[in-house]
Amino acid sequence: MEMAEIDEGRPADEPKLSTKEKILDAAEELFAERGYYGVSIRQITQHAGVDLALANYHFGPKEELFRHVIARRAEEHSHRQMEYLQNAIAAAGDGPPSIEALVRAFCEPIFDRTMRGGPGWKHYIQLLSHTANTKQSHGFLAPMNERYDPVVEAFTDAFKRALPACAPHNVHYAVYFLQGAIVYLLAETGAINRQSHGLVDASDFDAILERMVPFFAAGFYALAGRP
Amino acid sequence: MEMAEIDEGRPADEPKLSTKEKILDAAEELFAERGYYGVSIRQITQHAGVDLALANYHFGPKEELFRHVIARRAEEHSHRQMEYLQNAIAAAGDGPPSIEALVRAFCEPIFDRTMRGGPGWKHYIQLLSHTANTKQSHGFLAPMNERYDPVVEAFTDAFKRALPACAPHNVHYAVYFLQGAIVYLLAETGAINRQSHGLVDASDFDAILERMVPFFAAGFYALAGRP
DNA sequence: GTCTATAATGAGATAGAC
DNA sequence: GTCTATCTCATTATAGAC
Repeated sequence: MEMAEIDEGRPADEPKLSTKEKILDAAEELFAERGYYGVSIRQITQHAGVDLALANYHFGPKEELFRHVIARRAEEHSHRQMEYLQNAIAAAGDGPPSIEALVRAFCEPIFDRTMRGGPGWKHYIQLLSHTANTKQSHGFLAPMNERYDPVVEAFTDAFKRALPACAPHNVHYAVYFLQGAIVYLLAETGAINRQSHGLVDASDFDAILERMVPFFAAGFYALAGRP
Repeated sequence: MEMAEIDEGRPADEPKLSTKEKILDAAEELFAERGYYGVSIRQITQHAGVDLALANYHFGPKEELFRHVIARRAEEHSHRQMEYLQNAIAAAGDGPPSIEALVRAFCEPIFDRTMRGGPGWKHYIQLLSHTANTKQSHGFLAPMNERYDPVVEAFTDAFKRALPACAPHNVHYAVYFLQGAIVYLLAETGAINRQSHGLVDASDFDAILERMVPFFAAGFYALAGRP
């Protein structure tokens, strides 16, 4: 909840992190890498360099710690996604938005944070990918996934306006495919590096984006001409 | 390893499963749903209706049980994927294969098994999706993911022959996007059901496939015209 | 091959001193 | 806010009776 707290005017380049931040950073990294059940509180506090008991003291039980990890960045992230969407819409003036611009606006804030947001954001995005690909059989994951539904729905609405001739359900299919590709790309498993023998680098999201925009835009156009 | 074993001529419709099969079935289902670390041996044996000690007796430690779950179906599945690929190539005669046929051949054996292969196959495919989206920070996942590299590479080669004007690395990007969508679709998280307010059903892979073929074929064509 | 019983370890959580 | 020590419980794994 309260993140910066007192923070008595120390400069931003000072590496002194509060205990809460150290725990959140470590939890974020390890949850992203091995999943919720693959990490213990002991591993988190050890990786953070703090005492075991402090995790429970500051954040309560493990599920609550997980929720705090998500809550720390969720609002800022979804807010920026909406900004990119508004910019893509505004760039088209009074006309319908450009499909290419919408595809780019959907991917770019995520890719940008992964590549240039620092390690914390990179881990957070990977954690998003991990949970987005997980069935919510355990309830505490549900609010996290549902948090991004409004963003997806706003993009879907914009796609519908950009393709008025396209049947609405086909727009949903197309957005579904786009979401899927993004979720998989963000996992950065490295499979594509092996399969392409180095021709494609899973961590070079700039190069990936330049292929995604024409690729998925063409897909949208192809579905627009179908009943 | 030895799956059918003695199997003294009892009919195929008999529901009597061996203890090993009961354990493998339960492990397959629970691993697919909650991941490797999210499931205990106790839950698996309880779900299978057998004694706790039998899991270790038949399969050794937990990681070995996981490997057996994968090994049971991996060869048959990758073999069928290759068959679909060969059929798509053969259908084109002496000419280059059709992009649409290749996209279909890439998706169809997976979707078919998920929808019509019975619950065991459905769980296995979901487990594949889960591990395909997981970084191999724990070594025992690596052989599982690498097992499907030859299949992906064979499809990629066919796509390259179908699009001789396309730069090879762009074919790899396109296959990467296609893989990603498939992995996400197979997870069946239900997010698309919420987001589309019921217009799209995540479990209806027949309807999904009919949109995927034109969508991704158009993407391939779009990338073919780029340097 | 199966089951009971138990060992050995690691887990999440907390009380209480500082 | 921090750390030591501990409680309680669940986990994997196995020994030994049947």
